[in-house]
Amino acid sequence: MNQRNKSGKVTIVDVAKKAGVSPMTISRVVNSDPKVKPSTRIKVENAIAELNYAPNVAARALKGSTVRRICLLYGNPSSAYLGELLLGALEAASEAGVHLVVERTDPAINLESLENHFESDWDAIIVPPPMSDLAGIRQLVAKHNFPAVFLSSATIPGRANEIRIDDHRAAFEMTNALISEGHTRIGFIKGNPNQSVSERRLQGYFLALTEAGLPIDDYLIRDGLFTYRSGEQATSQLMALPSRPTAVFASNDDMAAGALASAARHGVAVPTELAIAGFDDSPIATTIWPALSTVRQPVAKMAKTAVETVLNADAGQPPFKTIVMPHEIIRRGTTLKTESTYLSVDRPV
Amino acid sequence: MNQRNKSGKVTIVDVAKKAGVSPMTISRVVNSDPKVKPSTRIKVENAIAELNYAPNVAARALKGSTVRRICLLYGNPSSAYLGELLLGALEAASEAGVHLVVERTDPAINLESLENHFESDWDAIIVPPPMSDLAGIRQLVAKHNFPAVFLSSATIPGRANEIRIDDHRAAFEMTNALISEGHTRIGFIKGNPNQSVSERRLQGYFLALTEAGLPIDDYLIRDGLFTYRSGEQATSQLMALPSRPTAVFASNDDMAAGALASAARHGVAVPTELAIAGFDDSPIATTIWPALSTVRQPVAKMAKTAVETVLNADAGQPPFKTIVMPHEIIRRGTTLKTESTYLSVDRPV
DNA sequence: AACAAGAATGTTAACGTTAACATTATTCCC
DNA sequence: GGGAATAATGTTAACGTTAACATTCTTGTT
Repeated sequence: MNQRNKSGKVTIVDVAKKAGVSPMTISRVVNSDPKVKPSTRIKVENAIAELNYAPNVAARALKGSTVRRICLLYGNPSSAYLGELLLGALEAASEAGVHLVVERTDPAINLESLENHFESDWDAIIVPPPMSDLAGIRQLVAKHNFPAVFLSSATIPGRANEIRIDDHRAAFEMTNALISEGHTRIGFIKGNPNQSVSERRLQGYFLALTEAGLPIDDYLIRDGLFTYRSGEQATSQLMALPSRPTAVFASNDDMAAGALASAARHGVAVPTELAIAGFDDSPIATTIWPALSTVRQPVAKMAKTAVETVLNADAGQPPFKTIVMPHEIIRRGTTLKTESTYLSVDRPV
Repeated sequence: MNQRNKSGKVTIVDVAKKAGVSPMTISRVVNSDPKVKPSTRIKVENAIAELNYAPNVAARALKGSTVRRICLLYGNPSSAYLGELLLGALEAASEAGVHLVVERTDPAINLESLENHFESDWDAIIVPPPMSDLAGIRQLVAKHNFPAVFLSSATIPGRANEIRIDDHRAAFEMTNALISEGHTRIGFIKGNPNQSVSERRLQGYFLALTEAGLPIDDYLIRDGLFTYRSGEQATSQLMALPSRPTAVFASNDDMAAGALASAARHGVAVPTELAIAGFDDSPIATTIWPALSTVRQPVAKMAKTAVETVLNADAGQPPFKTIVMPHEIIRRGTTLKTESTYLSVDRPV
């Protein structure tokens, strides 16, 4: 009547019988213990394949019974970031047989309630931006020696586990890409000053300009808050300039989308009269048209790595890890592509 | 050295000792078995509170060993939908001590590979749009009597478990909201014809027009594909009309955002010269400026309900359930608000 | 007061896996 | 070729929970 139980119930014992060995040997093969005779390993692997055996995560988790619940803090249910974040975290959690608990907070966070969870409900915590830049959380974590990983936060080397991309280099590369397409007047829209990545991205822009021997023009650098509206307003100011820039690099995609809207309002054609670049490759980047050239962070992979890191027995103790993951410059419709520059940009110096 | 183990390791046995009863009694209290003497229940509850005991999901799952892995199909990692979907599903899965497995597919789906998973890897499946409108998946599910829930798909009453909102009524109400603000020429941008909600939303628009005694003008109804670009193009056509509409109702938010872009390009002010309404309340609705008036689906709650439904022992057998969840008309900047209409729209007839 | 009937609680065993220890097979060397 | 050393496999018990059955405690009845 219900065939799924029958098939789902293949256990390590079934495989052991089939292969003519003990359950323990199966366990060893599954966990790639080196001291299994090759011939035995093959026998077992065949049996596993034939029966379509998959280890029972619950039983594994029960046996190990160390870390069980990992908390992922999030700020906004409709955040562009959230889907990918959850996807990656979920994959790692599932593989490890650990439960993922998601907890909503906002920057006006109630630290006390978090502290209570530390004591009882969670065994580790993952903190994505913008919360990862909040001093309060970092102190709390340090005070409890609580296993934690911070995503894309300020670099305090060795003070906590961190996973991020090299924002400085990414901004440098994207600016370079614009320069190598012939732009010399490139506007920049800064991010919210309360997030540390904002400064890092700005510095990358500076470096590229300097290396290319281009002037740094204060008029071309505008404040932003990572919001669409702030990007739109900043771009309007740029469009009103006597000699306006031929390209705008916004510190995130929402602002870049705002820049595109502003360009439309001013009757400026994109990308021919104005090139636009963003940062993050969030959903809006591929929703709008033309699609945004942007910097892609491997968000899912970062989340996955975060879970794996935090699962480590002594994630709460020094030495802490800082993991820098590879980013990718993505060139779409808001930027001109020319064959000659294409290669040099994909693999910058 | 590591205080989390200490606190995390409170087991049912510890509680039993503390309360002076057997572990079984604790289990009964935790699972609200009615045959526990009230006085005992209180004793146990106190002990639980004092020790901060929380049941070990792994052990539970291991013991129960019925449904263990629920698959959530998804189409696009950067989908606006995904974050909320995962959030809701995760909550329900966590409560039930069940593992959530997410599997990427696209409409050009490989049905055979799915079928293999049925046999072994999953115990139930949740299918959100756009996959939920694919005939192939429905047949596959039916053939295996596989426990499944389809989200926002075509209504085939009683043929499968369905969870959706009343798209027809929601579109009706949103159109009504526009009408009660004084609009009489309301453009409509249709959704992709391969998704059944497109037709339902169009019909709701028709009904509102008809009930209000307004003419249905073919010129005001334009094809769309649920993409930003198609919304932008459709709106451009509407803007080029000799007597253009004063409002546009797009079948989803991406197209409404495209409509906004088109309005900007044509120098049409929003919302004063043109009101715009969308559907879904996806992230883009609150990213752009002015923010979109739209119809909110309780996506997280729908996903949660889906997990709970599919967990039901005989979810794979008839009778199948169809659950209609409440939607919400959300009025933001792309639509004019006037005190007089506000109330009548929040609670339409 | 004695006892049946039911309510409340306790005992046992099992879910699937693996760490730790125990046993058996193989290899190597003088 | 005998025995030590090492490699390969097996056995046992335990992780925390609960279903099924067993036992004890209440209650109401005659």
